[in-house]
Amino acid sequence: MATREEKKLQTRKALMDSALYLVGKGENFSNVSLREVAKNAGVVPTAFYRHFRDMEELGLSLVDELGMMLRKLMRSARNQQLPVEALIRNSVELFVAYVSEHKNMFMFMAQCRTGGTLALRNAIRSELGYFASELTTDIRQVSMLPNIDSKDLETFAMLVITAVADTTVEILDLPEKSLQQEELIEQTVKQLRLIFLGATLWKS
Amino acid sequence: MATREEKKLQTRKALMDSALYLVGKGENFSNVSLREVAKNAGVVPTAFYRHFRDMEELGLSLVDELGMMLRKLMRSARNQQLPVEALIRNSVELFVAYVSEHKNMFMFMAQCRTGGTLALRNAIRSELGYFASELTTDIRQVSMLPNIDSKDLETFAMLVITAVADTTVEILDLPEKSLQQEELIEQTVKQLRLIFLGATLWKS
DNA sequence: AATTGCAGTCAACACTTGTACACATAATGT
DNA sequence: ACATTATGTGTACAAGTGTTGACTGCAATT
Repeated sequence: MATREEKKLQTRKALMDSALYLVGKGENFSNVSLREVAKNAGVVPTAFYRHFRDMEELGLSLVDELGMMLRKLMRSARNQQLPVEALIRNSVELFVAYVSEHKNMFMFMAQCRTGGTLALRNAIRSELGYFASELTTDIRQVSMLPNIDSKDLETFAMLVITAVADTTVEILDLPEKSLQQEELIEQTVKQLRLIFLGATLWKS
Repeated sequence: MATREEKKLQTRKALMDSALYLVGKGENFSNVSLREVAKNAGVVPTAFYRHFRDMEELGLSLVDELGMMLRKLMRSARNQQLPVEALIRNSVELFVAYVSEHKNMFMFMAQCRTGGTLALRNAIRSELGYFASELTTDIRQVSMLPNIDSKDLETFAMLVITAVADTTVEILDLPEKSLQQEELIEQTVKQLRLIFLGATLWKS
């Protein structure tokens, strides 16, 4: 942490982590104050401005980070040659594990997708849209569901994503590894199976 | 408005409407202050306490109102003897029209479902759950999808609801009757058709 | 080795926030 | 007709908010 640039990036990260921490603590991101964030990051309020114009800009940076995480998640889910059934369960469990490891970030995502500023909402939407289109090309490449054109496929991918994203908050609200959580996961798996069942018979 | 009780209910409603108005204006419900609400309702801040302990309690009352609206919506969608295809489109369009008529309320719902207090989130969840189970018994009564047991059917009903609820914010963000909005609606219809296609072939 | 530039500090400001308390006033119960 | 009671008013306060401007110290440039 000798060089200045490193040090700057370090406190920048501290600020972002601080915001996430507060969201994880139960606060709503749009309610989190600049001062709280600064204090929690061990920095004076005015130092905040050296890194972000305001909380929204910090939020947008968090969305970027979220995007990176999603792509990383996708990479680790890829290239698993499995039957559809197992693939769904596997993906969901992988997702759930990933969410548990990054609770704060996903709480942030869930909150801002519907509750943030317009700019924030749009940023997250486009990130999820990007995720959907990656999912689409992935399915294309495995030449699964060849009877669906790309546009429809993307629509369905979006359905999958919203179904999963929606459950996320609910999962986070339940005690980890609890029976209720398991049930919820089971339910989500079932929903995805339904979607794929429909997809195999869809003709564009 | 002679009697005292009426007058009280009146300003109570004014407070609730005021909160909804502010949400519709773009504010996040969890960011709306007691004072703002009071001022906008044409009442002094301390008068607020005569009706609600705090903003959360007001929020919970709004959820109750939401519940009533959903039930009303459901009633008007019921008893339409139509083929599945037409029924889906019909229901979605009815829902969209209903949302447009009550933008603020649905904005509130979407926000609090993921962004509110834990109590608020749970309240909305149970309201949507109730909606799902009504939808389930409706489908049962028409003896559609007889090969699905009630538990699975409710799971799928929940998928339908989250799919629609999710699109709601996005719809509200777009200019009314715009091309993009129409596209989004078309996309939602397609998603529901996929779900029903899957459901007709599902065996519990 | 001297100079510059920038991350972070400190103090201060004008506001908004939730809430407490004493008070007014008009509908209500007697 | 009178006393009561509950809705709404007014004032006040402590705490927290975003943002300002002048400052300090040290890494980077020269």
